[in-house]
Amino acid sequence: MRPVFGLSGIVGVMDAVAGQSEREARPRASAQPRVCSIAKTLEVVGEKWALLAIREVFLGDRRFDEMVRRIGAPRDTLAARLRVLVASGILERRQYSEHPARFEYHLTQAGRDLYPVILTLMRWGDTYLLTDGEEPPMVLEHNCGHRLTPQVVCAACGEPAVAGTARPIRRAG
Amino acid sequence: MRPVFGLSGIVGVMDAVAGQSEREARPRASAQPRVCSIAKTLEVVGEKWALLAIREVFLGDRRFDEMVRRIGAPRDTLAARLRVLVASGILERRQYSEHPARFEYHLTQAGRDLYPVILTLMRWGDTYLLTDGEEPPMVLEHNCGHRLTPQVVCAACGEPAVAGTARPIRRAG
DNA sequence: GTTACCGAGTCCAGAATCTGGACCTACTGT
DNA sequence: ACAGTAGGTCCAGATTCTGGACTCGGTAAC
Repeated sequence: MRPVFGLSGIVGVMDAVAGQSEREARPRASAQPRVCSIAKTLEVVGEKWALLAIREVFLGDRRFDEMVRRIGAPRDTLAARLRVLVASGILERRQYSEHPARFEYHLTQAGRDLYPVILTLMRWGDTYLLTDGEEPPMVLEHNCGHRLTPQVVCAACGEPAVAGTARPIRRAG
Repeated sequence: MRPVFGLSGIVGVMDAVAGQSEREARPRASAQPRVCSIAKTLEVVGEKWALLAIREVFLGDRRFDEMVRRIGAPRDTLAARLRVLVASGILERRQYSEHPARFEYHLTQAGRDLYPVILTLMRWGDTYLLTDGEEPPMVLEHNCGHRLTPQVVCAACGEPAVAGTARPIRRAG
């Protein structure tokens, strides 16, 4: 069990300042690894099989054996992932039977909020990973009655947030 | 170099049919691993550091050494990731100097289309991984002038596509 | 009541990956 | 001549993943 929110190796930003010159393997030039929410998120859900476990729960498969089958992950690995996801507050392990003890996994709000991540991954795969005229292996229907084509927009103006339409803001500090 | 689009282990769907009974380690009950674009996508960009490499290119760091520093990945691993990303058509390796030969990495259209994935991961991290009143480590400004809060909507109706607002469509076949 | 099966894991050894250095090859700058 | 930059490669040791086999508790079928 590694510390989930350990974020080891992600160090402070304010460096680049002092020009001290101790020798290191490679004398770091100007930057430390970025502190960034993408990296932090991937530390929690970026391990192999983690997002597929979450996908399964979204699809209603909440039980260990069924997940093993539908994901195709080694059971040992899946067990480890589920432990991390529960520890991170993404899944909740709920007992649905004693004698024998049986459990199922449910999404917490944090878990439910990973839906957009799942959707954007799916959309990209549908766009770039299908051969010739192959149909997407899974199609979702939105509440509005249309087939769901997930799109990322700016919540403020509603326009699509595609590459090139946004820039990092330089901040003081 | 593993075959990127190998998708090994992801087998056909039409099973569940025949009830043959050869003995296997665990006599498969009713399902094979799902064929799914999420899984396929993760096979390409789901390895450790891959999405961070893509993040770097989005942020304008296109060169190997700079990426190593800003990502914090072992150079060996990063080199391997970049090779895969180039082979998958997500990045393009472009020479910007001969004598000495120097290269930089650019996003292809497929790469640019991973922006939504990056944004949703970032948003989730900003929401769930900051301690107390900590400020997000990176803030983006959208073309519209507002701070970008990425939101996933249904392209058809414009309403947010959050958990519970969509269901898989059962398809013939 | 014995055999079969399910569910939810654990245990294990071998295979595959990751990791942090060190090292290499070409230059350029001083 | 020497340091530094750039873009890697090489390597051995540490970590992870992997596919089976196996467990434990219980139910269902013969």
